[in-house]
Amino acid sequence: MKIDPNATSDLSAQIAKAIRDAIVAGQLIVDERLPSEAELSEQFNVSRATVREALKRLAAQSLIRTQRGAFGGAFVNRLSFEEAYGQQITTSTLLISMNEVSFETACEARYTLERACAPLAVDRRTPDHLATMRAEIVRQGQPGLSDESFCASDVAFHRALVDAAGNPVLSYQLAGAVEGMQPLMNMITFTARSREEIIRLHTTIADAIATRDARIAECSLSELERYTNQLARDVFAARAK
Amino acid sequence: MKIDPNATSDLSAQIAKAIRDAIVAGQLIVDERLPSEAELSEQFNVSRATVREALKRLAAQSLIRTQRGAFGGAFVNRLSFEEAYGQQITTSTLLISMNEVSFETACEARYTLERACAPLAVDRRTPDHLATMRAEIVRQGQPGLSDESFCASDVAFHRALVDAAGNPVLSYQLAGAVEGMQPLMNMITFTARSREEIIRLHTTIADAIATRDARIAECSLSELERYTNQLARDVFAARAK
DNA sequence: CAATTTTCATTTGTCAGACATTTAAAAGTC
DNA sequence: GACTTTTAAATGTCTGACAAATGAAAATTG
Repeated sequence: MKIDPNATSDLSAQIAKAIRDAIVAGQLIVDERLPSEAELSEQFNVSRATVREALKRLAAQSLIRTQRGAFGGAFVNRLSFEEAYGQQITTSTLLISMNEVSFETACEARYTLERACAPLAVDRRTPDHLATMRAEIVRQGQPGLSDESFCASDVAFHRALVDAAGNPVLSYQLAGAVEGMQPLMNMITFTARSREEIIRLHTTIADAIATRDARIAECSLSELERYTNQLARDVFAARAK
Repeated sequence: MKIDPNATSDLSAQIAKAIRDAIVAGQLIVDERLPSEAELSEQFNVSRATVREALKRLAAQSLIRTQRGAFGGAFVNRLSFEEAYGQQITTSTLLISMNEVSFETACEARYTLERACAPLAVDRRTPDHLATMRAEIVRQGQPGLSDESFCASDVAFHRALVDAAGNPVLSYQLAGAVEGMQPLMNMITFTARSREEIIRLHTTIADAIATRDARIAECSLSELERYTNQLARDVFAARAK
């Protein structure tokens, strides 16, 4: 593990890169202990503070975890799906909000990906997935539910749909698309009338997944996309006045 | 911006979280300058070293960038699609390699998502996208091409297909699915015979995108998925002997 | 001898202070 | 007015210190 003597960036960034590359290349394997901070600072010929900054960078990406005490240290972390979800969602959310991605573009990405899950979900859904979907539909019908809670339940419903596809890699990829849209969705005020329509479509989707009818599921998702877009257009038009 | 006095985690992690939350919530907007390290260390009542560790965590996620000199400091970074791609690919690659995701599962996720792009790509592809795809097909036919280069070209081909869908959010989500599989793909030895078949399918796909035939594009992608899986099974079977 | 407690070395977490380096504004010079 | 020099402010890095956690080894106790 060597750092580039010609590099222009910070030492801590270079050291982080060197270690990260070693992890990605498989030279450092899961649960392997890195040298102690003191040893690393000798190896790289920098101070302990600089090594620590590098390690914190890696910790921020969940590439390592640290433990205090004798026989503690920094260990290569097994990146769990859970941790990856979290990072994926944060990144997606910021990407969408900072780059002025239009509601339509984000919505298209989301529903395109969700439709892709439908055929798999129809094949593999378990009673658990169906139960979650039904439960969220019921929640969405509760009177007095705030717009935020309605949106959160919407996310949970779609999350169940995606998980029903039974492919964790797919679930991970979609976490960003679905949850990253939440700030945009939260801008919409859901009237009783529009909630009713969304619940109707959710029910159609859940029924289609239950009866293993991929075509209907995909069509309903498309309809939901159109309807969501319409709601957004209305909101933005009203706001522009 | 306050840190939780009851929290158990490191101070630097808590401070990073506080700032991250402020960014995600929109309290700190793009290009806004954070207080200097000295000011932050006063605000949070910690040493400058601790503040720096927190800032390095945020820098690792591309949430901030720092600049030296008077009127320098830490600024909220506009998370570009480029940066997000990179993180997404690193995370996906590690997620797949560390969690013993089967070739089949990763492959399924990848082709499911790619098929979803096909209808959009058919509508929106530009001559540029088609040209890139054709160029990569030509490259793949070059004799003497190493397996690694063949894989890289394969990724570039599929990347062009995804980009042809004309939705940057979709491109971002798929970057992980396509490129994260590369280590797995690199385990396959591509014989002249199998390259021929892959090139044939790539040509069919490119033709379908050119003639705006989504059905053929999707079917060819499915065929490519089956074929790739078959190749992988053969490799693993041969290795098991 | 077995169980418990204490000690101890190691390692990360945090702090304080110093100096180097970079940078752009401000002041000075021609 | 154009150029150079100075200067103040900020990050980057280093050093040395102490606190806190932690598990192994040693000491103690029943």
